[in-house]
Amino acid sequence: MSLRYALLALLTSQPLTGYDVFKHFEQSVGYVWHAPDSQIYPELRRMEKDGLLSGVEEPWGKKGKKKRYHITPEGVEAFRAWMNTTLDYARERDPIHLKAAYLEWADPEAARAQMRAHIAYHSSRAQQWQNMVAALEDRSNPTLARRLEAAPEEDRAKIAGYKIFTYEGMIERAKAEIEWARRGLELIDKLES
Amino acid sequence: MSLRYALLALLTSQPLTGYDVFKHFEQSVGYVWHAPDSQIYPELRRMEKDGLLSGVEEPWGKKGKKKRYHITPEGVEAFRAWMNTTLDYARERDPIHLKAAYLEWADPEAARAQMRAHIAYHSSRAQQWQNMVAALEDRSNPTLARRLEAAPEEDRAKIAGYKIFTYEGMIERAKAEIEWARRGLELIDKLES
DNA sequence: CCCAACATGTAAGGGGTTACATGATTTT
DNA sequence: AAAATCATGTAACCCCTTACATGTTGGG
Repeated sequence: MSLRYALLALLTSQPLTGYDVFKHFEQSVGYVWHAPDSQIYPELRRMEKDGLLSGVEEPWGKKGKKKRYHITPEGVEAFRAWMNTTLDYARERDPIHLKAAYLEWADPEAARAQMRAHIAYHSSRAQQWQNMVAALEDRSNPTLARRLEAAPEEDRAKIAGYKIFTYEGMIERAKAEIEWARRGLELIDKLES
Repeated sequence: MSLRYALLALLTSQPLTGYDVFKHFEQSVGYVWHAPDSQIYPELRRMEKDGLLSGVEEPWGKKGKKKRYHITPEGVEAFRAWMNTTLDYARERDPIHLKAAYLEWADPEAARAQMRAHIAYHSSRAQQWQNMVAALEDRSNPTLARRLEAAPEEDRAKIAGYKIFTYEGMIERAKAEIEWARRGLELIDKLES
């Protein structure tokens, strides 16, 4: 159900067409909650039906048209209510740790390849988040800039601060994963003669 | 699709009835891949149909009966093949970080409650894993003990070593989450006057 | 004129959650 | 006799993935 709230979060800063939602999503909230366009379009329609968004049709060129979604007061309220509710936690479901627990079944080279892939994946993610933090810190991130413009002065430190805090957390998590996989490589060397 | 491999992993150590699978699952592989009984029973039947398991009916009391599932050579092969395949990574989908990024929308007390819940959840998880590591290290974990008995001497260090490695990774991840949430609490104090 | 970007979908299937459902057996 | 445990399911629903599908517009 979080997709809905991810979309509301995005639309609190400005009204967007479905396509714009998808594009902006990928560059902002999609870093913490991925969704493909095939999921976004129908969800926007459902949210309109549920009164959280109102869609306004606009002409696009001669024949085309597009629909711009505005968040409604009910949408804002639903988002705020979600933000004030403590999440409950999904039980563990983690394929890499499942695999790691039974690594004696893999060929040593396959085991090493898995650990290297883990390092590569999390390094790349960490790099992206690092770039995001830099863009948030120097206010060059366009979504943030637009949000800050519209916000009263006293809220600006919060808006930027919480986002930086979020991505820093993800960077540290990625670093922990990298460190773990490095130890995994050492362990494989030690155990597989 | 990982549930199937989690079940194969469990059944490589011994044949089990559906109910036993569920109980053992909760105490071992379920720590990294949770599944409810309503998912396990049908999956076992599908795996039997697919030739990965063979089920043997046994009487249980006067009228009752139960089915004990044995892993087949095809099941072993399927598990080994999965272990030798590099996983591909699911895109980020993380409700707590989604929420953290927009924490300016929450009431300060709700924001603090969320961070405290995060700390409580991960502390409890870390504690469980810590117990698991201890039970693996002193070989008092029954599932491990049974597995070690059946395994040739030269494999025993691997079997225990990889499991300890796995849970240690999860403990460190939990500690990183706790540390992050602590910083979150400080940030809330700083930003919400 | 072509191509990239803009715009919006449908449809099938997989995996998982939650709730409901039933009955036998063993233990207290 | 009651309660806990053993035993095994079904059914509805939700969310997400993957693949397919179609047409428009603006820029080079």
